[in-house]
Amino acid sequence: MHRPLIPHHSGQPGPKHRVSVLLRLLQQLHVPSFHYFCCMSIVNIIQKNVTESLSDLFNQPFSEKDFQINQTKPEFEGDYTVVMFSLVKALKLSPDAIGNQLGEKLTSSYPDLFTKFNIIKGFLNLTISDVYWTTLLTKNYNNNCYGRKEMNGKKVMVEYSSPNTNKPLHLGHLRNIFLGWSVAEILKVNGYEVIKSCMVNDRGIHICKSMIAWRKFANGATPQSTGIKGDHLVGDYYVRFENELKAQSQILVNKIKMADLCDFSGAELEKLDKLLIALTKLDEIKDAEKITKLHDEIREVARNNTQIMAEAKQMLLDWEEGKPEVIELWKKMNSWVYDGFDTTYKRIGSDFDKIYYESDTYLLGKDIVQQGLDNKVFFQKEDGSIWIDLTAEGLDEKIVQRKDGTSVYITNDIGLAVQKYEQYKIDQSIYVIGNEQNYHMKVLQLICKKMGMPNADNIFHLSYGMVELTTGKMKSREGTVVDADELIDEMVATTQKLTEELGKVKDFSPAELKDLYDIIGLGAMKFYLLRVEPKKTMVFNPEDSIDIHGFSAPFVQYTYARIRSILRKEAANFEALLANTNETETTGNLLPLEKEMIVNLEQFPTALEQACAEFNPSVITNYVFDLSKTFNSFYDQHSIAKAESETKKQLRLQIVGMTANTIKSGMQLMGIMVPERM
RNA sequence: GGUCCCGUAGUUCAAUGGAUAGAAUAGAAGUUUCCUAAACUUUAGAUGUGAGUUCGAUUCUCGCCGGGACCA
Repeated sequence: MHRPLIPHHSGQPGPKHRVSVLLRLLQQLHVPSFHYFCCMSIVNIIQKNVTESLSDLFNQPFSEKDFQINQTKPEFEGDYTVVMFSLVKALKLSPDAIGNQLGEKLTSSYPDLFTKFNIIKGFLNLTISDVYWTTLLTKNYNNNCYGRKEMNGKKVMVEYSSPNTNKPLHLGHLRNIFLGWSVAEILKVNGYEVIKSCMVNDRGIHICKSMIAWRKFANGATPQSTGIKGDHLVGDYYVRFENELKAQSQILVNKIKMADLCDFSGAELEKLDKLLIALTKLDEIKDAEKITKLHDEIREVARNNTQIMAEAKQMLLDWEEGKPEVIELWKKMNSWVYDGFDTTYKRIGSDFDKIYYESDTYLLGKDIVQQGLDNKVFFQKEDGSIWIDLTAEGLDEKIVQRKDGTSVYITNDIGLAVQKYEQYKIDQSIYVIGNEQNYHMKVLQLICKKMGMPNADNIFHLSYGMVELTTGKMKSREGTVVDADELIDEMVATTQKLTEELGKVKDFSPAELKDLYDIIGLGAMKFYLLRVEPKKTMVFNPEDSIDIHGFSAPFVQYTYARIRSILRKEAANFEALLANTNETETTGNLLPLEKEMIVNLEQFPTALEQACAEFNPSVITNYVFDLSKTFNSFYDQHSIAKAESETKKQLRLQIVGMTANTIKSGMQLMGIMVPERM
C-alpha cells in the first residue's frame, strides 16, 4: 500500500479531530442527543450513544474505537449497524448477548432516535426514527451552506499546474489542474484559507530550444501574424528544434557507427570508444535490451554534440548573463505562451492567487547551500560540488550544487519552500505533482527536515498517477500527446452534436447554447479525470470520456436539470413551503426511497470531510453520482407534483430541493456547473 | 543493483479488517396516455499467486508472478 510521505495534516487537527473535540464538549454539556444532529453526523451520534450505553451497561470505559458502525446492507432491516465482534473479548459475552443488551439499552434510552433493532450473526442493526430523518430534511432542505464548515484559522497553499513554457498544456496537465483546483475548493469548504499557486518553469534549456528554432526558421512569425495560439506557436518551434536536432544527431550517429570519431575529443571520445567496444561484444551475445541501451547512449552523446544543441546551450549561458537581445526574445516568446495559457485557464475555469516564475526563484537556493555547509548538513567534494548524504534514510547521496557553482532543481525548490512559509505564514504546503517526482519530493522534504525547518513536516506531495491512453503512454517524441485545447474543443463539439440530436433546447439562444455545450462538455471532462483516486494511474479512453451515460457529469447534470424543471413547475408550492416558518408536519412514515434519499443527503458533510482528509475529489464524484442515481429511481417511482397527499408533496419537494442544492455544491467543488435545462 | 507505486467482471472504476465484493459501460430482455427516456427495471459476469496474522482479509505482513515510475 501507498504510504503518504508524511501523515496527513500532521501537526494540526484534521476534521476527525475537530469532531471528537466537539463530541467531548457536547458530552460535558449533557446535551440531549436529539438536538445537535444539525452539527453531528448520524454516525457520530450513534458512536456517542453506543459508547455511553456500553459504559453504563458494563461499568467500564469505552471509546468509539472499540466497535464499528456501518450502513446496514439493503437486504437487512435497519439503517445503521453496530459490529459487535470486537467487544466479545473484552466483555467475555457472545456477540448476540451484547447486541441484545445494547439494543435494549439504546431503544429505551433514546426512544426518539432508535425505534427498532435486530441482531443477525453478531451485527446489531438499528432503525433510526423517521422523525429524525424528516427533521434533518426540514432543517436543511434550503440550506445553501449545507456541509460547509466554519473557518478554522488554518492557511494552506496548494501549488498545481506548474507548466513549462515551451509547450502547450496537455491531458496530463488537465488532471493536475483539475485536481489542484478541486482540492483547493474542498479545503475551503472544510474551513481552510487557501492560496492557489502555480510555479512556472520559464527558464532553462527547453525554452532556449524553442527560441533557437524560432530565430532560425520562423521569419518573425507571431501569434498575431499566423493566428496561432501563442503557446501552440512556441510549442511548434520546440518540435521544429527537436526535428532538426534529430536530423543533425542522426548524421553524427551514422559517423560514429562507421567508427568515425573525428568530431569528438576528450572524455566523450573515450566514452564512445568504450560504447563501441561494448556494442561489438554484445552483438555477439545478442542481449537486445542492453544493445538498445548502448544505442541510446551513443545517440545521447551525438545529440549533445550537434551544432543546434550547442547553440541552445550558448543561448542559456547568454540568458544567464542577461544578454539584452536574448532576454528580449525570451520575454516576447514567454508572453505569447502566457497569453495562450490564460486563454486555456479561463476556458476551464482555473485560476491562481499567486504565480511564481522560476526565473525569479532559481537563485533562492544559494543561501540554503551556504547554510547547509555551515550546519554541516551538506558536504563538499574535491571537485567543489556540494552534496547531502541521505544514505542513513535509505536514499542516496544527492547533489545540491554543481561543481561550477550552478544550482540544481532541488536547491531552488528548497529556497521556494522556505519563501512560501515566510511570505504567507501558511500552515501547510501542498504540491500537486505527478508520481514520477515521488523521489524528488521525498528528498526535498528530507533536506528541509535536516535543515531544521520548522514546517518541514507540513509539506505534502499530492502525488497523482499518469494519464495513459488505451494505446499506451503519451510520448511527445511519438506525437501521441493529447493536446488540452484540442480535447476541450472535441468534447464541446460532441456535446453540441448530441444535444442537437435530442432536440430538447431548440428555443435556446445561440449564446445560451454555447454556454450549455461548455457546461456539459467541460463538465464531462473534469468529472472523467477526477473520478479516479488521484494516486492511481488512469486510462484515458476518448470514447468513454465523452460518454454521457452512467458515471459521468452529464448524468448528474441531467438529474439536476430535471429537478430544476420540477421546481419551476411547482414554484408556487415551493415558495409557500419556504415561506412557511412552522415546522412541516411530518408523516412519520417514510417510503423506502424517500428515506434512502434523506440518508444519502445526510452523508454529504461526511463526504466533504473525507475528501478533505484524503485530498481526494473522487470521493465527491462518487457521492454526487450515488445521490443522482438514487434520485433517478426515486423520481421514477414517486410523483412529486401528484403526490398521494399534501404532506407527501411537501416532503418530496423538500427532498427535491435539498438534492438540487447538494448536487450543485458537490459539482461546484470540482468546477463543474449544472444547467437549468438540458 | 536499490527504492516506491499498482494488479478486482470483457473494459473503466468502487469498497474506515465485517454480512451474499458494489457501480458504470459493453452483452441479453423489458418500461413513454403521467413531473425532461441524456432516465428507469430485470439479467449474466471479477479479488494475479502462495503462505501468515485474525472470530473474519480485496484491505494488514512476507514470498512469488505481472505492469509502471524513479534513483544509481
